[in-house]
Amino acid sequence: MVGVRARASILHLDLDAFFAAVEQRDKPSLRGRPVIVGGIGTRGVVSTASYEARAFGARSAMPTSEARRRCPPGTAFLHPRFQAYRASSRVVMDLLHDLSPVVEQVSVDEAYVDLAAPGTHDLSVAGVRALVADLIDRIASATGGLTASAGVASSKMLAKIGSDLEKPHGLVVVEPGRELQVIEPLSVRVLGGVGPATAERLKSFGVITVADLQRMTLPDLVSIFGESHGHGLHRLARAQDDREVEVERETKSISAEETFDVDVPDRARLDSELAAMVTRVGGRLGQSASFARTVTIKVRHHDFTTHTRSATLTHATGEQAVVLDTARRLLAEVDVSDGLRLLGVGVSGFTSHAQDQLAFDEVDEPDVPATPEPSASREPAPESRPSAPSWRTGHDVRHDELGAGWVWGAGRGRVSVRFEGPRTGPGAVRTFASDDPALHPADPPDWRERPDVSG
DNA sequence: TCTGGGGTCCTAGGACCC
DNA sequence: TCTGGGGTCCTAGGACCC
Repeated sequence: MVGVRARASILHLDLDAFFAAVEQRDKPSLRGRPVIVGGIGTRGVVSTASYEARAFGARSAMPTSEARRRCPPGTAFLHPRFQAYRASSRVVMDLLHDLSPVVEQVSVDEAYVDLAAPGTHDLSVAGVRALVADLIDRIASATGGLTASAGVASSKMLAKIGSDLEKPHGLVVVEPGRELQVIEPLSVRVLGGVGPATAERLKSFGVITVADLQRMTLPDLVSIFGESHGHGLHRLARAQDDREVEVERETKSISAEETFDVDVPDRARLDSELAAMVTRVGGRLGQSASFARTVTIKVRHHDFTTHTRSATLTHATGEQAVVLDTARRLLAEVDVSDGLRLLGVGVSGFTSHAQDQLAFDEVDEPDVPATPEPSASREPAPESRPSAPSWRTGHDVRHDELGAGWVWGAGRGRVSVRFEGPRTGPGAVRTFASDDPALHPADPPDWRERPDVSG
């Protein structure tokens, strides 16, 4: 079969009802009872329902109010304790790394493992079954009794489907060559990328199962679902999946959002919520040591209509002040008179090093024409950009008599520092210069202030 | 008291460039 | 002057996943 391994060497592991299981483990009185973990406010949704709660119809992503109606008195409704979940997750991921260096963690409770990578495992069906059965036992004893389900197959797709087949505490090894037999009778919903909307569209063509989907031609699928999704469906229906287990995945965006208990029309309140979210996003951006060019806000109205507004900066920034200013400008364009149900902010378009030079120019050299030549209005190619030391803008570099200072812009042996202190007032920019372009601005003795260009 | 929060990927149209 | 493509960037929205 095209693009599929000859042996069942990809493991997909999934922890059963993970959040609820951790709660039941840590609080014996919850064992055997229905447990719902998720948002417990008026507008909350269920993150995880224990199997006891599922018996009453509670499900992930269901509004908590609906779960309250379905579940009997005595059901526990709990806020998530992410720290506890992360701790158990680490224990499990460590056990996976004992099997292979190639582990792709998909989420806190789910991972793929390439069992072929070490070259030492017995990859016969009986061999992997014994290996993974032992793994599941070790997970239970290392985590105080958490159960996991696993699928092992010749592809990620079949491994994931396999891990779902006998949940909870199930282990399915899909024998190579039997992939199609496994998937053909199943609903198209088991295929990755087939959600409610796609399933509904397919149903209108009489397609319910994977076998039905196989009967649709590639041109038809492409004309209905577009180039990418159409080809994807055609492949997945035939169990063609050659995706590798990827160890490291690059972060593409960082965001925070909040649904309010009641819709908020008050601009002052929205502004303070926005600032708080920018602080969270900016903090994580700082930890990632990268810089973002695009700022996006998200709003949701009382009727659940949702809109995003984004702006791409000419230069990547790591500064919360810049992100906040941009987000405020975008929010100012939104009509909030009916109140917002949700407000969010995110950053994307990351670059790994600062494009500080041009930001520096804006702050440090106000005599630069405000409207440059048309030819200069486009972003210069990266090669033509003046080299700049990769000092982190927003980086905390100075605490002196001026107050606390953060790098605002830097380049060509100079660094501008934005201060906020008793002597400077908020937002004042001072520029320091050095003959040594590599010198770090946190070494004050070698920097001389240049009052001529101070802002 | 229907509908969280954090992500990824894709599409489509318009601007702009060659 | 009219008529074109292709490619890339930006923006907005939608589907999907856990």
